[in-house]
Amino acid sequence: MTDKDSKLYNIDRTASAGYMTNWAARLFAREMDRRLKPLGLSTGHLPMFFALGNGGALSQKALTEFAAIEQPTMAATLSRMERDGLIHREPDPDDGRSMLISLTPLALEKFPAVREAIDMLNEKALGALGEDERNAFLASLAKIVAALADE
Amino acid sequence: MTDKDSKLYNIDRTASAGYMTNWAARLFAREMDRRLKPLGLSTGHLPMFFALGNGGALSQKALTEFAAIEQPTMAATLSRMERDGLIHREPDPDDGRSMLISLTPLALEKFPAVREAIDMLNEKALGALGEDERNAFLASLAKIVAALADE
DNA sequence: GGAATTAACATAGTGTGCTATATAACGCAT
DNA sequence: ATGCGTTATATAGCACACTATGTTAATTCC
Repeated sequence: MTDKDSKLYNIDRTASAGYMTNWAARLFAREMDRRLKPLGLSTGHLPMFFALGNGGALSQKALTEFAAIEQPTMAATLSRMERDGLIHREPDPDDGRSMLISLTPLALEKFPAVREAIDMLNEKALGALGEDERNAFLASLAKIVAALADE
Repeated sequence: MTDKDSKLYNIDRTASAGYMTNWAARLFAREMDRRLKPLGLSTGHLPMFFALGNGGALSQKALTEFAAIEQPTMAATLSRMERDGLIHREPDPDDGRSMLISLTPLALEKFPAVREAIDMLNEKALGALGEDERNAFLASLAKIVAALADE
């Protein structure tokens, strides 16, 4: 392989938004899982806390759209959460196909600790960013999500 | 639950850098996997293309540090890549514990298509961001990675 | 030089994501 | 009212991330 070819087969990964976003997300998830583990929780549970933390109930379908994951992923996560006593599933009286999901008291009482873990980790991650930079970062993420979510 | 409690148990996930980063990363990975699948590749292979695309060889240990994943994750990914004929493993003559890993010709010939997939997807994701905003986004990500990577 | 520690890699088990496909209830249209 | 397409959920199988632990080679320390 010549030098020219070698240069051709070279990419600076730090210039790839996708690579860097994945990297940051892995670090976020790794650290968040470590902080949630003592609570008996993990990162996959977070969308349910966001969506059902007010004590309400939603169908699996609605949760799937809210979390923006595929349906079988949601079904598996809910099965584990039910196994661990974190959610309650009951048949929707208006639709025989649908299940209504709500957080159990056990899960609801963990909510303040979950929020603290989220806030502490975000603070650790964003410590080197100023107020304006944080807002710009979140705004960019929102644009990226919007651009990739259309289908 | 009173209204006050309800408000207490509420978080705006779009204001959480960790949540939004995870969301964007899932969308990136989902779309990248769809584009890499016809090539017989997937997102987990990308660090090896970045690190070994010049035709060189590195130990599993060095690859693990480069990719910033845990050692068993790297071992499993390399096993799949070896199974699929994408990498070659040979014993390090200088260290009986170590294996030297390199991309096979089959993998190297896919390199241009990999780079195109990366570039196209980044362009799709960042389409709504201006030049300055893209640079700021990448700079913020680098700071976040640095803040979370220290251990 | 031999014992103990360290380092590199492998294996086991689990969680969370994906695709593909099956099952059962709903709803519309004839 | 029935038959058929659509919708909600479940299941199977895989990739890739993690932790915990085992194995073997190298290194360090008397």
